[in-house]
Amino acid sequence: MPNSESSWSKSHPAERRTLATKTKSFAVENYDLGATLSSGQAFRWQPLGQAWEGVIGERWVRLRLAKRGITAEAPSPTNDWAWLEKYLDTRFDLGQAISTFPEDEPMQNAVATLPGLRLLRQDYWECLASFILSATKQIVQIQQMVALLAERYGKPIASVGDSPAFAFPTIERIAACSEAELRDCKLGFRAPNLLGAARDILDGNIAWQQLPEMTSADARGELMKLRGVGQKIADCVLLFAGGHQEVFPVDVWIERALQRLFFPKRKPTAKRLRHFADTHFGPHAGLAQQYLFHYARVHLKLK
DNA sequence: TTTGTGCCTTAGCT
DNA sequence: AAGCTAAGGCACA
Repeated sequence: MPNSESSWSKSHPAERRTLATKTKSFAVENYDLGATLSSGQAFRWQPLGQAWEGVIGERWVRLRLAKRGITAEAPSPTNDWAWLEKYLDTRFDLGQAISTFPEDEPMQNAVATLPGLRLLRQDYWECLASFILSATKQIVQIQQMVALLAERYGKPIASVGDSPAFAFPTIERIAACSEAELRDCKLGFRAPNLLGAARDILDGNIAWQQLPEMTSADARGELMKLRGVGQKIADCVLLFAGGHQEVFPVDVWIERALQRLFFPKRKPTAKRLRHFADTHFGPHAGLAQQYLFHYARVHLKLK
């Protein structure tokens, strides 16, 4: 039940019977909030004590792990929490998904290492933009670029605490930027790629609006029309924004991890590895990829 | 057709 | 202090 900070909304008849609250609890088991929010899927989360603060769309929110789930705190009372439930995907049946993983040793070890790791369901544009920026950058550097973009070109939004919050800049706002302005946000050679993506989308050069209804293969093809977007970035968007569970992004780390874990003797070609990734991990291959990625970073001395 | 190489920027680490 | 490297992509050989 909602807590003591709740109040009745009287503004609209439709909301009259709904309790508007600043905090909300989601009942969910086996959700490693910290691992999920800091895993490199999303780049807008900051740990603050036991809590995590971030921005989803045009809403600031503070999250923390509770006894039987996750507690969220908003800047002002609201009765609409569907956006957060969708983003965290709290209704996702993690156990069922994990049960579809292959039973080989590397996969089972990876799951055992970080059992509550999950996939977020992000906004297409922010996800696409973030991964265009991710090229040869570490997570902290991506976070820095995203934060700069938001501060300078994002809409100010209400938050709790001393510092203001900013939404991720819209496609229109980024498209209106100059390349120099974007380079000034430390984007480097990624600046023209981000700018080009925004302008191509606005110009209708890809089927942007239809993306959510398209098959993985078709949506991937559309995204890869954008300069600076290859299969890896396209697959990240399909998985993290589109919810295409079977998509398995292959980057340099995963490539090394697959080689070490599954082909320790010989060195398969990139194409062979790609085929293995596409056929071995089943309907939730994207989730499997996340487990393997983190397992590899923690337990393998890669390089 | 497939695979390898240099280049694109920047910042933090060594 | 200069060199190296980083959840990539692309043109070109």
